[in-house]
Amino acid sequence: MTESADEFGAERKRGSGVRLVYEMLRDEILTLALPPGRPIDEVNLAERFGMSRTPIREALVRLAGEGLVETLPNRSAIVANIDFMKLHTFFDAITLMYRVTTRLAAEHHRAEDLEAIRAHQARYAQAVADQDPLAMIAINRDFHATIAEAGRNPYFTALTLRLLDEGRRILRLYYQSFNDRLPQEYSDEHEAIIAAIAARDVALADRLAKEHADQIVRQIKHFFGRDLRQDVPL
Amino acid sequence: MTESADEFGAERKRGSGVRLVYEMLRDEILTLALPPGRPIDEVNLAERFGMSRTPIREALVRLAGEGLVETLPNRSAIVANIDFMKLHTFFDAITLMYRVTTRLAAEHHRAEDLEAIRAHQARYAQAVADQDPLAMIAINRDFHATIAEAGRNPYFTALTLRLLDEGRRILRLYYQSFNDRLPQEYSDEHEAIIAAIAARDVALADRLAKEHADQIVRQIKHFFGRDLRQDVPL
DNA sequence: CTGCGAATTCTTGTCGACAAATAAAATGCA
DNA sequence: TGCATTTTATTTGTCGACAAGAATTCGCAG
Repeated sequence: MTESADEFGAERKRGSGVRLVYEMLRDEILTLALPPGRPIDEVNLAERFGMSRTPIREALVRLAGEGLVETLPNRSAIVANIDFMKLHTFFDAITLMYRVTTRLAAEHHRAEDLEAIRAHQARYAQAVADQDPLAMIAINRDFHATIAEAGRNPYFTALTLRLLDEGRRILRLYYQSFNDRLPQEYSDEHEAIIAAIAARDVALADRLAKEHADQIVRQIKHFFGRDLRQDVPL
Repeated sequence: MTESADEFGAERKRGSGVRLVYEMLRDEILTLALPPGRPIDEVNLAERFGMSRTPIREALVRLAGEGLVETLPNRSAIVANIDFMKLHTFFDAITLMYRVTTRLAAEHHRAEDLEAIRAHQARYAQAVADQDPLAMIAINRDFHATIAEAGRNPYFTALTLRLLDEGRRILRLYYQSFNDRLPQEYSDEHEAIIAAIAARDVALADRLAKEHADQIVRQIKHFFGRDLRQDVPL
């Protein structure tokens, strides 16, 4: 093991430790750097981040609240598993939230929201051109997250963000297998959605969002439908 | 102040402390025993529950994750405020979730789900007969929570539960003013919803759920619309 | 060699204490 | 008396340590 006890600066500001651990763990979970089911050792993390177990523990509690880690009493916490049996509930939920948030964005967006959305789409198109699946996954999440926030309903936004994060893990599995397919289609659909929002065409935004979601769900279903028969994932 | 340092049994099982504090604080927040904006002192709670600050802190972090308390860095945590300016987003969200979860319940419920739902409704009718608003609020929450669980989509269930909890606080304000009005109507609507679920009539379940939500929203809007002009709530 | 039980190791849950940051009080000055 | 500044006090964030519970290892008998 490498001697990396002091991976981060010696002195941090008071209160910044938890956020650091939280964000880093969260990112490692969502990128599958920490695979589902992997045990999370507190003292291990404490040494790695050069701090006590207390802030690590707080970060884990927050992650558990978002469903990204599962805690068993008196036993090690583990990275939340992806329940493939309940994947259809995820598809239902994200389809509905895509529709609702895009509708609301068409209704309530302001000029600066559109700017932010277009900026994400530009980065997305670039990632497609670069054939960079990891960047596409992350930017796709930001794209829809910004649309959700433009809808200005914190309850819908919160659920959408949670679903988008969960989706990052699922998409990641998808692209690990089909890492050559590059969905130019998605980029075009994004452009159409932006146009509908800008035109404040609620009905069109709804329809495009549903088609966009259906498109993604169809591809993932096709992928898993083929693979699940061969070997059962963890 | 009463000498109640040992409010609970001397020895508790390892790991049960956080749940105790979490559930008790949560209940006090939702019943407005702890009013919105009230500061939450950690050492105070530690003395009251006869334990260290560590488990209290963990409970507070969990409650903050659910949006029931707000934490400011290096400052006391406070009971989450009710943002009356954004009440319409709450109405939109709960209306949609009522519809979605009731639809799904009509599709996916099992025999035991209906039993549980009917049991809640019986208790609700009893609370109406007893003119017990507090019981009505709590049972109404359980009624819709059970329907949501019968829909078997954990994402929708989670958001619905969060909205129902937030709704408890809002309804509580409502009944504190109109504590004589007893909504027999709601009880009838509940019966109709149960019938639609039992008949697996998805379209009817959707329509009834929407009407039920609209009914509640209309009454609360009427209540707040009148009062907000007179005195601005905290 | 194998299955069962006891001892050990390892990890978590909780505690008390200390330091940083903020709030409150006291002091000085105009 | 009013305001700015210093001092005190209160409250949170973090730490190291200890004990309870679970996992593992070890020993022993069959």
